[in-house]
Amino acid sequence: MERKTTPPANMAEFQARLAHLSLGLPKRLRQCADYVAAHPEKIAVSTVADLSRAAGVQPSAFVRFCQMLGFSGYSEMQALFRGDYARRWPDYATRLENLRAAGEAQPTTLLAEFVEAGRASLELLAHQVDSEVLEDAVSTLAGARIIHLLGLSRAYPVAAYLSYAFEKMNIPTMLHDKTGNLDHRHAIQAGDVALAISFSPYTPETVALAGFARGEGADLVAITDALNSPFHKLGARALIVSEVDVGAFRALSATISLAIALAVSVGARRDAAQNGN
Amino acid sequence: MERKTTPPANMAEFQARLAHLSLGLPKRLRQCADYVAAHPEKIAVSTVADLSRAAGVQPSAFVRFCQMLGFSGYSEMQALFRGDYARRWPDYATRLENLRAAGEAQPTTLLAEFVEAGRASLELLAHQVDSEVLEDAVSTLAGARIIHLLGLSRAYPVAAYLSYAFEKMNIPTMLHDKTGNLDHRHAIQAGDVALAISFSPYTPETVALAGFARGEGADLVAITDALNSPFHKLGARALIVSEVDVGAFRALSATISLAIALAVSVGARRDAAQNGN
DNA sequence: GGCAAAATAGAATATTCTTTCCATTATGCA
DNA sequence: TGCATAATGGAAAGAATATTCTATTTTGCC
Repeated sequence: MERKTTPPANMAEFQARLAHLSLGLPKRLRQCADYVAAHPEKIAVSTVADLSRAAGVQPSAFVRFCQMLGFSGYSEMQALFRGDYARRWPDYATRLENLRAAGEAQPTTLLAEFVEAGRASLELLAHQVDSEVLEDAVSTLAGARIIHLLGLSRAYPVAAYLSYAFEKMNIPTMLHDKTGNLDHRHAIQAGDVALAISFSPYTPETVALAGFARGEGADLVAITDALNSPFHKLGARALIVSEVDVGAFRALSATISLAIALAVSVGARRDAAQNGN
Repeated sequence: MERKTTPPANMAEFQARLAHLSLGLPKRLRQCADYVAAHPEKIAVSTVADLSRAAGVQPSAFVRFCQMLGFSGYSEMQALFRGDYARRWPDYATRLENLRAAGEAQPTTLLAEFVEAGRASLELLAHQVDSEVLEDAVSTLAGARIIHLLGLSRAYPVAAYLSYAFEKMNIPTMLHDKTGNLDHRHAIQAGDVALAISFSPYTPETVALAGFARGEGADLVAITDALNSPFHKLGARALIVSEVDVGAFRALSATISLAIALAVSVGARRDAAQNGN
C-alpha cells in the first residue's frame, strides 16, 4: 500500500496526528488508537502480534492503523518509539543518583523523589496494615445504614475519593465537607458508621465530629497515621498508614490505595451479603 | 549450541553474572560485555545486528556472548530487558484472574493488589513522564496570575489535593468544583492558567471548561491518561499518567504523586523567581 | 430492503532478524 | 617453531515478524 503522507517525525507530531485522527476512525482502527494512546510505552518492545492481540484486533488492522498515521507500516512507527525509549531510559537510571546531588529542586528530580517516597509508603502499607483490623473495618462499614465520611484539609481528597467510590457502588454515603460552613452532624445516627480520615496534627473538626458520632451510637472507623491518634481513644477501628515524606511535604499515595481497597472490599462484602440473603 | 546454565532471572542476577564474567573474557566478547554495561537501555529496543555493529563485533560473537551469560541466545536476553520494562502487566493480569477465581475479594488480598498496582503505576510514571513537558508545565503554572483547578468526579480528589497544596504555599488558586452548581468560569482570564485533570472517559464539564479557558486566552496544563485526550486538541501541556487498574477499579497513587511533585515544583519556582528579583 | 463502498479477518507472502555452522585466524604452551 | 586449542568472521539456514492480498462482512445511503 505504501504511505499516504510523511510520517510523524517526533512524539509531539505523533500525538497531534493521533488526536486529530482518532475521532473519525472506524471501529477497529479506533480500538488501535485507543490502545496506543493508553499504552504508548509498550510499542517500543512489542510485536504487532502482541499489540493487536492486546487491542483486540487483527495484525493487519493494526498495520492499516499505522499507515493511517502516515507510517509505511508498523516497523516505521515502532522505530519512532524505540528512539524515544532509548532517549529516556538512561535518564531514569541516573535520576536516583541525582536525588541527593541536586541541590536545586528540578521538577523531574522532585517527581522521582515523590515516586520513591510513594513506593516506600506502599511497601510500608502492605506490611503494616493489620489484616484483622482491616477485616473488622470492612464488615463494620458493610453493615452501615449510611457511611459518614469525615476528612478535612489534607485528608479531604481522600474523603472525596471515598465518596466517589462508594457512590459508584451505590453505597449510601454522606461527605461532611463543611461547604458553606453548614454542619450536618445531626444526620449521624445509631446504625450509621463514621469513617474519619485525619493525620497528625489532627484536624479538630474531624476529631470533634468523630466524637459526636460515637456519642450518637454510631460506629467509628478511622484512617490515620499513628497508634496514639485521638480516634483510638474514641474506640475506633483504626487503620494505620504512614506516608514517607519528601522534605516538608507528604504525599497520599499509600492512603489513597488503602482507601480504594477499603471501598472495594466494602462493596464486595455488601454484594455478597445481598446475594446470600 | 544451546545453553550451558540457567539464564539470569532478573536484572540483579544479570548484573552479577556480567560483573563476574567480564574479567576473563576474550577480546570480542569483552567488547560485548563493555558495550552492554555501558548501554543497557538499548538492548530492549535493538536487534543483534545493531548492537553488534555498535559494539564493533560480528552478530555471531554477540550471540555467543549471550550464551556465555547463560541465555539460549540473544532473543532470550532481550526478553529479560523487555520484561524488565513492562513486567508488571502480564503477571498482573493473571493475578487479577486469580483474585476473581478466589470468589469473594478478601480485603487483605485486595489491598495487596492495590499496593501492587500503585507500585507499578509509580514505576510507569517515572519512566513515562516527559521531563520537557513537565518543565514546561511548571514554568507555565509558576507564571500564572491565578491557577484554576479543573477536576470533577474521579479527578476531583486530585484537584482538591492540589488546591490544598497550593494554598499551603500561598499560591493563588481557584477550585472549580461546581458546588451549588455555581459556575465561575468568568473568573478565568488571560494571564491565568487552567490546570485540568480528567481521565478517560473525560468529564464533559472539565473539557468544556478547559476549552473555555483557552478561548479566554488562558494557558492550559492537563493531567490526563492518554495521548489522544481532548486536552491535546486544545493545545494543552499534557502530562500523561497511566494508572494500572485492579479489576474495574483504578486508584490514584501515581496521579497524586505527580500532582504533589508538580505543586511543590511550582512553589519552588515561584520562590526562586521572587528571590531573584 | 437492496446496493455500493468501506472495513475487516484470516491466510499467504515477503521481509527481517536470529542462530548455527564451518573455514580461517589468533593464542598459549612445550 | 610447531602444535593444539580457542576465538573469530562470514555466510547460510532457520525462525520469527511484518505486510499484503482477497474473500467476506459490515456500514451507510437511497
